Amino acid sequence: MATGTSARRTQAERSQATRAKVLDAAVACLADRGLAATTTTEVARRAQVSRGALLHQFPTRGDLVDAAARHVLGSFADQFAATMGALPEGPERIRSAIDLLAGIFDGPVIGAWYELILAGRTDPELQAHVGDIYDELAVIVADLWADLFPAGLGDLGPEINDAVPALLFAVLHGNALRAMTGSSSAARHAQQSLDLVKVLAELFGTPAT
Amino acid sequence: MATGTSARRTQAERSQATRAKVLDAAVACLADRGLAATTTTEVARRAQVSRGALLHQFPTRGDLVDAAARHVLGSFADQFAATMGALPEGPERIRSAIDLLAGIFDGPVIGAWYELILAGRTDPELQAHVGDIYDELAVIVADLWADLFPAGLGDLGPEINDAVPALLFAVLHGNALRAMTGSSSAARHAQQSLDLVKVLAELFGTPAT
DNA sequence: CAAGATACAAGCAGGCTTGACTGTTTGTTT
DNA sequence: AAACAAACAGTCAAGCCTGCTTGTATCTTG
Repeated sequence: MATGTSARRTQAERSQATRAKVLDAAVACLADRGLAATTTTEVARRAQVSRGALLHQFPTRGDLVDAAARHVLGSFADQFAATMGALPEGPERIRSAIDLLAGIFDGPVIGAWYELILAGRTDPELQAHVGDIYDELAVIVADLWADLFPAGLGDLGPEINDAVPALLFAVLHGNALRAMTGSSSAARHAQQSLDLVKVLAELFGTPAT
Repeated sequence: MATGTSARRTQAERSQATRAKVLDAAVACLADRGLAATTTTEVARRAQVSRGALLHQFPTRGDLVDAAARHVLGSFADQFAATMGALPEGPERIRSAIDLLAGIFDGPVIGAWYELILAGRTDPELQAHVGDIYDELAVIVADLWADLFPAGLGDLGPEINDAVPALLFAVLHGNALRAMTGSSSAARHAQQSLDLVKVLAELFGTPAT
């Protein structure tokens, strides 16, 4: 029999299963209802777990939020790794990479991430936690980038090579944020910004492949 | 006598005065405590206005938030207009403009703005309201930009000329967002991104002055 | 298999916020 | 100045959320 569902499960398995369900539900709730509406009751309902069980695994709401933040990191890291693995070689590589990243920044998890960043603004502990996670993510992305473009983008020195991904991510964040307003001109401006980054990336050289 | 303070004030003046006090307090509260903590009680306390008075001017909390959003627009427009009026001529003009804009995006009001954008994500009415205001702001900025660089940035056609401010704003948003995490590498990456935009702006031509 | 620990379920008290309601002061109109 | 309208002040009930506490089922260990 499968050990996962009905038969005897070890305590660790039980804990892990409910924690996973709760964290998925928490991130989903964060994403489409916001932090304020992410109550322990609501998360428990979504996770199909009693509120008691949730509160057993995450004694306070703050603990749940912290854990959700880390869960988001994992989600992003997975998406980055999965997406960036399937890039074409050749001169289109950079443009494809940018498009794929832009796709991730259009995904549902980004909303949860912004909720956490904003909340951290007024909560020092959460801010430290989120800041650490952000830095971890930055390292993961930097490694991935170095892996994708080992030769660098051109001969303009390490400053520019480091600056291009920094610029790219800033633009992606900016676009994602504006997209949330549902502004009519958001999509157009986002496309403009992204195209310009692509031009820039190619301008500063194409990897040797 | 001054008509503003103690002597007989007209009804319109009284209303206007308390509305102003309340809106300033609301934006300030939004900026440094977040939307969730922006309660009618707290805003009234900060504005030194009774909660009854606040609720008289803004019957529901939603009305207050909507009005605060518009107040933020005014604040930004004022800052933009004031700041951009004092730019040097010559080739340093673009760099100065970018630095000044970056300064605005480091200001306190930006937090309030992001709170509203995020909240709009889960509240269609607020989202529409915020989206409209965002578009109004975009128009204001575009006009200002056209005023600053009437000749355009170069000969690369209107697409690029429009894309540069779009890119700039996306980057500024991205940097502001990351700065909120208190991440140690945020400032460095922000500087890199901004420098790259400056290079780009100059690369695509310097205005004729 | 018995005892203890862990995971889970359900109910309860306290605190906070919102919006409504009642009464008072200040301004306007005739 | 008298009646009316608007601005303001303070109190109240209803609803929600959090965290605690008590009780039950499942697993682990000796």
